[in-house]
Amino acid sequence: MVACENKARESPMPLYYEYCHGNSNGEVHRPQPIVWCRLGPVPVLSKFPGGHRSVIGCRRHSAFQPVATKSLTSDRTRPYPLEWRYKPEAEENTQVTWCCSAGTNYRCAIAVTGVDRFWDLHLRNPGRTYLDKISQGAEKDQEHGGREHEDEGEIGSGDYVSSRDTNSPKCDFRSDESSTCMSPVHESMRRATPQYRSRTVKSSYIKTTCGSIRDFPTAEHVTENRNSFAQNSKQIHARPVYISELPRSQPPPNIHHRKTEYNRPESFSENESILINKPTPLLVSLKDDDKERWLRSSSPHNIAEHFSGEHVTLPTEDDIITKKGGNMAATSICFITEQGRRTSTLSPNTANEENARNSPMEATSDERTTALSAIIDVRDSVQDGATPNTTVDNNSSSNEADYPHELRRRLKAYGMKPAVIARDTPRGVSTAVAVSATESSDLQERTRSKGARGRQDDEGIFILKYPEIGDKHPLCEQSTSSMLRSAARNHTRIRSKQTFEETISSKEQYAPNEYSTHIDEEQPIEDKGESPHKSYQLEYHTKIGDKQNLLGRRVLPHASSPLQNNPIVDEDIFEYRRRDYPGKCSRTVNPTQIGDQHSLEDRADFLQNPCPVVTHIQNEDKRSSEDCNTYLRPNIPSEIITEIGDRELIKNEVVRTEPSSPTKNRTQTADQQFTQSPADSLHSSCPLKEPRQKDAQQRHEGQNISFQRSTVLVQLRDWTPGGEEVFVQQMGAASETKLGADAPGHCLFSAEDTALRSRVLVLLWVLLGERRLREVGYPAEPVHRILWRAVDVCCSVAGVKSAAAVPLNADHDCGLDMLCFRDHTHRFLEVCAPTREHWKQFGWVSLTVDAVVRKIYDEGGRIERVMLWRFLLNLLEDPRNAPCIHWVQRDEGIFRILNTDWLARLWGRRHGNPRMTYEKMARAMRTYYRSKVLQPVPRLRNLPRKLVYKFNPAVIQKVAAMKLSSSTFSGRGLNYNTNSNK
DNA sequence: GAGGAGTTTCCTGTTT
DNA sequence: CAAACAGGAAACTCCT
Repeated sequence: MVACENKARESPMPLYYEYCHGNSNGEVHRPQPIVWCRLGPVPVLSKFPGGHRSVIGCRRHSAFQPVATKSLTSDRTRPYPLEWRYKPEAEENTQVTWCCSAGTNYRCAIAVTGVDRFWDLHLRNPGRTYLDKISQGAEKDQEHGGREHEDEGEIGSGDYVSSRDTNSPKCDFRSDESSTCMSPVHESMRRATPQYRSRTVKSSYIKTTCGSIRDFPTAEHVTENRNSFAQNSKQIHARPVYISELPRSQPPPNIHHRKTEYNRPESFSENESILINKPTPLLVSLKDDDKERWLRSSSPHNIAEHFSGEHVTLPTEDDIITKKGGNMAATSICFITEQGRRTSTLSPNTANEENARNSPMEATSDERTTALSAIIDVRDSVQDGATPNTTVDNNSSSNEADYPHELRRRLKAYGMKPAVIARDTPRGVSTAVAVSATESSDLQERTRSKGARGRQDDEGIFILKYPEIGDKHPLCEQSTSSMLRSAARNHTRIRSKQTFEETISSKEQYAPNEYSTHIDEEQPIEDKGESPHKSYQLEYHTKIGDKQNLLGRRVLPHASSPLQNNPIVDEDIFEYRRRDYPGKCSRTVNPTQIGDQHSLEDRADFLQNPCPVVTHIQNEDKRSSEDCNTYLRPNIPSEIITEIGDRELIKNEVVRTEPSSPTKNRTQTADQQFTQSPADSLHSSCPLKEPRQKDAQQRHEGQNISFQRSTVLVQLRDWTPGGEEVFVQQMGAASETKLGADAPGHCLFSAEDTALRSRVLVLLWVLLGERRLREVGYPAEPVHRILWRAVDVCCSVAGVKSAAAVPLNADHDCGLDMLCFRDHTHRFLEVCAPTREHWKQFGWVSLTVDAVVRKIYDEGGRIERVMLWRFLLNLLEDPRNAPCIHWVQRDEGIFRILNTDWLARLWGRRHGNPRMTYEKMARAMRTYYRSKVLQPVPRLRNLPRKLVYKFNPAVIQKVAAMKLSSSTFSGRGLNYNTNSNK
């Protein structure tokens, strides 16, 4: 042991490592002493003030696994460790000793041998020492003006509380000589690895047990009540137990994700259950207050997150439950699954103080309405009209006869009547169905008072109550029944100016077998000879394909396309928006609105599938691609496809024959053989996941060799229909206009930016075609403008919201903002959905959109890395980002984040990291507390506690001063700590 | 290549 | 109940 300790002092990690994995000779020197481990948290008896609630917890790497997390408030006599079970991987001969004693509070220790992960068990036992230190700390606090406990001798994070001098009855772990209640091995490891010490000792137990340190009983209180404590004390000495003697149970599957073990209920019957196997949007309609929350948090509203692939019983109204926890109240739907009763919460993050105070708990009417809508959605989305115990009601009243079959059934089941809501937006009429009981009654009241059947509110929303057959909605001259159908199918979706029938008929010309115009007929889905699940799947895929189809046709002109005569750049759209919606332009494409969720889902799906091809429209795409090739490149031989295929073959061959050669060399070898293909030469280098050093080297080479403006122009010329003559003519026109601003001589853009813009222009040219490109402004407009218009129009046509980093509006201009430019490129590739052939032609097979954009930009120009706090400041300074992040009190540096997903995505794109999440970004932000770049937010009225941060005003002032002096300020090394103020 | 700064990733635990 | 928050630890990236 001494040798081990000496070795440990020489190098911090080997002992720890060898203990786990053995040394380099494969020898494992594992001492096998009785190791006193810490197990925690420790329950505290409820006789302490406040009736403290304790939770048994254990790190999941430990050998032990709690049966359940439970409160011990009312269970004062049970030595809780007896309820612990052991993970299957724990060795059979593991010896366990329980030793529990109760004094002023329970103490528990556990001795384990043969379990190598024992350090994950820890016991925080405050005992007397803690109480003493509390009082000492209080005295010191008074001396130091209430400073936080940070140093040794005070209780604080990272501190360790000894139980040696506790005055409790016999406690076996006192026999350990170590003042820290550790075995010698533990102690040596603790000294050897500082991390180990800090990992082992945490004060979290104290907070867990008592709610807060403040609530912990004072020493005076303990002294006063010592007698009563002593009466309730008892000592428990358990004999050593072997794991093989203890009850073992198979842990539930996915233990990491399910905190609770579920038992299959006896009453559960698969015959009466439904299989949830796809995303299920829970909410039919959202109130304004809920929208933001919903968009910030998609998972709680997605039942598939919880129950994917499981059989669950259909919930009913009785399954809406409200739970109270602490000062929180949450309304949930209880599902009976194969594994037991499980709940899906609908009102996350809602501190319903009123409910929390009042007992018994009941959901508010709004929550109940939301839950009802969610249940309806679940039933509806699983399968239309084919749920168990569902009978088709053929005797419906006449004014309901035209409603979709399932919609009518579920509305009737819950005693609701629908209201058709239409909203006139610049992009067309948005329709939705409201089935909210509250909304209906409220609406009924209003309409009755006005003596009308509908109303138009201040925001232009027109709600038509209880529509009947043949009604025409006043806003769009569309039949209400048709709108009901479309809204019921899509829940809440934006429709274009086309009527629903027109949309369907236009789609049918491309995929006649995949769309049905007869959903309003009173035919159960089963009559079509398809299983309910299959029919849903078809519909579901059709929705995705819908977007792909629409976009594909729009951007890829097709001879028989009805959209051929409908230019994708509809100036009317812009004019209409500017004229009728001044100041509201951004709202129509605000990513925080409903509908963006769908595009986000699509995007996620898109990103997960490197080659964005939807199988069932593959043939259509191929045909269009061929047409596009003919249209775009009449002079380019068709062998290009073969070349690429050969190139891929050769690449693969090289990989097979030269497994040891560096990837870079392989790539270059293959690429160098086929540089004649414009698409290939354009994007031939830079494998996706090379080390950054290699990337940097390639970038360096690329700047010298490949991406001179002349080279790109030659490529563009080669791709220009009509050949060089037409190209020269076009570029001449362009150089006389704003495109000329890209030329190096004008010094507006750097050479790298210029090359990048040209590269993106080529991309646009190939994917849109010349005619479309002209319609979006080529050659008169600068590239960033063309790109923006292309994105905007594609979003508009598809009826999706823009998820671009910068909100699109009529006045938007990327200008010199290369990040904005990059983001639009990203969005363009997402929305315009190039075909598989395009993907092949560019050599992007197996690349995601993120990778493609990175590829384009890394080769063309680099974006300066920026630090997170600077990035946030930049966003804050631009009022266009207000829907995402904005100042609350600029002078104080207080700002608020509104859309975490969006912000994280922005940050991720800024650093080229598509895996960025808000959680990670927030972690990086929290590191700024240490350097005092961010400060704790003062608790103010009307200021939310979450998603509100505060910059150090000194940072803002420094940045402002730097701007005034026009000097550069990278921000590196910034530290506003009082100890190291730079 | 070493080392520092900053960030990312993963984790456990607490608060809202 | 889940999102947000807090922070330890270590890996990673970029830069000097």
